[in-house]
Amino acid sequence: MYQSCDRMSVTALYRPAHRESVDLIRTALNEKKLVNLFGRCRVSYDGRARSELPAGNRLVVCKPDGATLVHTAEGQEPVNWQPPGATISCRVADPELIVESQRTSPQETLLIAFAYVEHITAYDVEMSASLTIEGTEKQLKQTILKHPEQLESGFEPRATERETAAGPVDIYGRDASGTPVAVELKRGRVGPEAASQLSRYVDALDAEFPQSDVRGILVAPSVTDRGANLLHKNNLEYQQAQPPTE
Amino acid sequence: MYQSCDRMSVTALYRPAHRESVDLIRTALNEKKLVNLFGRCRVSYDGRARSELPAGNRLVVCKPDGATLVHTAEGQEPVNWQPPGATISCRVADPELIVESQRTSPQETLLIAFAYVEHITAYDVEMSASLTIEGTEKQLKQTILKHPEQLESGFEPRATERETAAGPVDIYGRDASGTPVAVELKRGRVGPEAASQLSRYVDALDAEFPQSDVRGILVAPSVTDRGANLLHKNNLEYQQAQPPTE
DNA sequence: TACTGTATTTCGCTA
DNA sequence: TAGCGAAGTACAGTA
Repeated sequence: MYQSCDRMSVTALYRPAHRESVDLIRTALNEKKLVNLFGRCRVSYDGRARSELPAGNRLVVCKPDGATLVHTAEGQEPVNWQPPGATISCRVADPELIVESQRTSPQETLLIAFAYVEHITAYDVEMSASLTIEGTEKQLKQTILKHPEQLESGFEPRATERETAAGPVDIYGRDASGTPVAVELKRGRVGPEAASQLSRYVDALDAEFPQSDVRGILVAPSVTDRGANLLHKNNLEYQQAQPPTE
Repeated sequence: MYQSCDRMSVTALYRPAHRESVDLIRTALNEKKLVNLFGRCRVSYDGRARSELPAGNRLVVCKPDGATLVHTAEGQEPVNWQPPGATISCRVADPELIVESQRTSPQETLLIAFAYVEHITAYDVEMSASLTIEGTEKQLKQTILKHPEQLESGFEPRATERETAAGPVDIYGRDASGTPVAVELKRGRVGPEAASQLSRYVDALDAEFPQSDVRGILVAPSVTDRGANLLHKNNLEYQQAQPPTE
């Protein structure tokens, strides 16, 4: 009582027997295909946390890199999941079809139990993304390194990701008077967290340079009130700038 | 040159004409169904950032709440997406099928252009999740509120999410000697960020209580070296604890 | 709507 | 592998 189709890069089964689903899942993942399961399932997760999802119709996506996603009709995020690198196995445990995903470090298990599968498909999708993206913090950094005077006349970058006791500073340099400067970049509007982050770096550099007063400059398109207050309290500066999005 | 199937809650078309895809997408989303498109597409995104994804075979999921996901064979995260609340529209722009998603605040557009669709399906999936989860920060909070002596003998919680000039403190209370205490909870291992966060709250409370030295306690399963150093430097304390996962 | 903090965050990079 | 920070983070709660 099912129907099968096999095209170029599509395999589909309607209301497959569990045994058929098992075969298709194993074969497809082995061939680096993406598997799509739609049917009634319950989901148990145990690992960093623990969760239970009662039975219901959902879409389950299994990727050849080990990632698994359980999607409902709502939300961008899966209701349950397993990241890439996990090991996906499946078996029939009458009357259920079990799709289980395990990973280590951290030890996590995702168990999906289907009462029935309405539809299962295997697709031959692209592996690599080759996505180009603009408007990132990285691009903001490039811009400032290329035109440091845009930040401040006389500013001279000395290093990027400059290590300190508190972590790496986005851009480290000296101002016109030779004073050390830590520059923290953000691609979007910033709040208290970014101010604290810059403050940590400046404190660490202050310990490195006991004779000078290290400056800290936060570069972002905009700041919240609390973020601005925190900057002010810590004697940090703000410069308005944003990544190029041309 | 296509094949159609219609079961309980599954509609599927193989190599549909663009016009058929448009009809199915509109009908299915209107009926609160989830739409699955597999085929060769390119993707353009413009909004908070901007991105271009060249043509390739991918899985596109459109949800009735407006969410859209573009998945490759790798990664848990979609290569492109649009969050719930967006408006999904589709049309034929010969020779392509365009699926476009717009949202406001922020203004963002996702444009998916299919050269061809290999397979399109519509599934009737569950709307609500009804997921129960254990091991969250919220549960760690409940535990400590129920057994405050577990944190420290004589500790008396006074409020949760207690507002300060720097933001809400997870648990605010007084120790055995009546000194104000800010407690910051984390469900997992913590680093510098959590220490800074607690420090901000303690500073704000210090300003509120000029006559007392406010204490700050970070509660988490474990701390990194830098996190511990930062706590020490700011005279903050650490208590080992984790959310119950029974 | 904007702000703040959480998340089974994921992801990428580096030591 | 662990630590640290970025992300078009998404998501929830609140003012």
